[in-house]
Amino acid sequence: MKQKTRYVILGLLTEGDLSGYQIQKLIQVRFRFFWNESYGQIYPMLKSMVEEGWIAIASTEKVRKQVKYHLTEIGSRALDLWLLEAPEKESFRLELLLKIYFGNRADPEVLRTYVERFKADHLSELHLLEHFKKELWPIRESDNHRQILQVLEFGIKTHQTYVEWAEAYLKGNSHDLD
Amino acid sequence: MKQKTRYVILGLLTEGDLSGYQIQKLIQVRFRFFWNESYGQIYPMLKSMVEEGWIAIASTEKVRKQVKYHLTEIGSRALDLWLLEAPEKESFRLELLLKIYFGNRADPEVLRTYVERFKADHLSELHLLEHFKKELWPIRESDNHRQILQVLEFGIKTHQTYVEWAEAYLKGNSHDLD
DNA sequence: CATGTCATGTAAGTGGTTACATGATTTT
DNA sequence: AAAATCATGTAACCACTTACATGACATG
Repeated sequence: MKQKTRYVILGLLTEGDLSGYQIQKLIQVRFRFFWNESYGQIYPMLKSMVEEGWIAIASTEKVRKQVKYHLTEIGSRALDLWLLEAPEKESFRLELLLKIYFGNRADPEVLRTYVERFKADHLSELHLLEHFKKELWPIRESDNHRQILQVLEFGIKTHQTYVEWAEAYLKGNSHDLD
Repeated sequence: MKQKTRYVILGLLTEGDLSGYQIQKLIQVRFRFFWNESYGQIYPMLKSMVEEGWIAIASTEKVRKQVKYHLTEIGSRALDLWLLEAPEKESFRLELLLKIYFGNRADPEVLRTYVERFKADHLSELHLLEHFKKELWPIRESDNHRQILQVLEFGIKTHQTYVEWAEAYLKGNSHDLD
């Protein structure tokens, strides 16, 4: 709630000027396991943020008619204020768990395929994050290196947990144990 | 997306007739760590589900003017069909991680309090789930006992992971190590 | 007799996705 | 020449929360 999209944009712009397209792509790679935004959210938001003076158009390149934005003083202060507000309690929805909960009505084989899919997805996510972690070492002089590492660590640990849970599920519900 | 609220309601009604109020309360306790619904969502949904014949009014008690609903054949089949559809990829948003990521702008002490809060919240959730698990043993003859246990196990494991991550964060960012 | 919980519902607003529309540039 | 990607944006819709309104019953 409360337009957090604004603050993601502000946060990313602290590192340099970016276009709407670049912002979306950055969120997709860096925050992939705990955040997402769509173009239909970003472009109108950029527009209203300009109107409110939080950001300003930095340049409009003729080549690809790309519009880059940069952070203003007002935006910078807004970001700092937001960082001082306690984060809201997360609420997420896991359809898989719902299906398992009501799964006594369903074919156990079908449920197994869902869990297998879940495992595969999170395993590949895990590999990706581990790859990011390795890539991060050379740039450990960057000022937010520690924070990025901690966020990555969160993702790695949770994905590991998901994979382990899925493996335990598949083991406990296998045919062999009938 | 795609009106999953419907299916949560259907799933709960398989165990017996329930009122909107009871449905909301049940979701709040049973699915607390992976699902939530508000009254503003449930009551209008119940209404439209009656119109479509998925559920029907079972009884209207005079005492507390409570309206109970029960599952129809159509609703039952709709639930079974939904269970055959692969669950959508979950997308959740963790404001805390965003704040840590951009946290080099903020006071480290403030971030610590967020993580401490996060740890405390998930520790108490963990205790609650462990309590539920203990309570579950006596009713292990129920037909969906295995599934409930697996869902609970998911919650326990993820909360443990959250708590461990928070502890590692707090250790790694403590004053003593300066 | 006040507070809390039970109980139902609506209205307004926010947040977010999806589909569509357009067109340039780059790669195969 | 076609396909992929870069790039921006809008409109329609869907999902969801919050605040409000109402009132019965139960407990201290």
